[in-house]
Amino acid sequence: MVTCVEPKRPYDFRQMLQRPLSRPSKGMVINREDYSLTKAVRLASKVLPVTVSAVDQADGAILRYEYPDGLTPDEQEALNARIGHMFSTSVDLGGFYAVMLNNPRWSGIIRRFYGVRPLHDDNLFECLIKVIVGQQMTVRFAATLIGRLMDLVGDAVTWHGARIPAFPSPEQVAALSYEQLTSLSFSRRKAEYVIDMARRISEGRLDLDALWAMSDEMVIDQLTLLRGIGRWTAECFLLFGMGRKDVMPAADIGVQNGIQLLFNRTVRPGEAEIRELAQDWRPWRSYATYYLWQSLIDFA
DNA sequence: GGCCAGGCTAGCA
DNA sequence: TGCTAGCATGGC
Repeated sequence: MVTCVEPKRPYDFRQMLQRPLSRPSKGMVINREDYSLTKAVRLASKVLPVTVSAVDQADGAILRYEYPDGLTPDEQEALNARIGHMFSTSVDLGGFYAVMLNNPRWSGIIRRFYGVRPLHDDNLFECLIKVIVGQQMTVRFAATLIGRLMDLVGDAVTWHGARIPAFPSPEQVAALSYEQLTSLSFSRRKAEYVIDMARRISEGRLDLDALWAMSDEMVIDQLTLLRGIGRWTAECFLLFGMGRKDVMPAADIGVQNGIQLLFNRTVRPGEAEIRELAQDWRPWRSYATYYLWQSLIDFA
């Protein structure tokens, strides 16, 4: 089956793929020939391969996604919503650009990444685990660890003759032992964070979907009560998982490097100063963050 | 070999 | 409340 949607303009799918291209990961297959992205999406209990690409039309890009036949109407609707969320199709960037172009420092970066939107994770569990694994690690090594986790557990689907691995479910991760992860070069502590979190979720002691109804600050308050989640992790979860628009992980080393570069500073700015600066970027701080990260790809 | 990486916890004043 | 050592590993 094929479905096409027309994202809000401007929409630059090709540039949006630059981040995943610069840090290849096991769960996301990108074809450099036609700039398509294939991923196994968890839909309720199903694992569904989906290939997404952009068709360039004279009046703007059309997002096209292909998936297996036989979905129920409910599943179809859920998939449409999921794709819209993952690829930020309905966000109106006009507000963001209006705010940022008040600051001449941003005009170059905005022009350069015009039409770029965040790519969000398929589901909240996947996002949370990825962010935890990514704490205090190079992005590349974090992707290696996630890949090893997916080799160890997780379903895979066959799609057009290729094997597409899926990120494991909470139950699958919950069934692991700490030793299984430390043998993959997870630190002992991180193995505990990841498995304990999965157990908390699979046993019903943590309901990630309940977070959808909460404000950003409430989500941060709730999640940082849990061992292994600090403010940075909660903020990245809001940004990459929930798609919240006004989050600034000011303690992030990448954000700090990006601002140092953009503002031409000799010293890397600290968290407090960045939170102060970012007041001007409300209510689009997530997008400012994302563009800062995007600007660092060349230096990776 | 040293330093850094899209930090967090526990322990201490 | 605020500060810091220790964690653990790969990559440059």
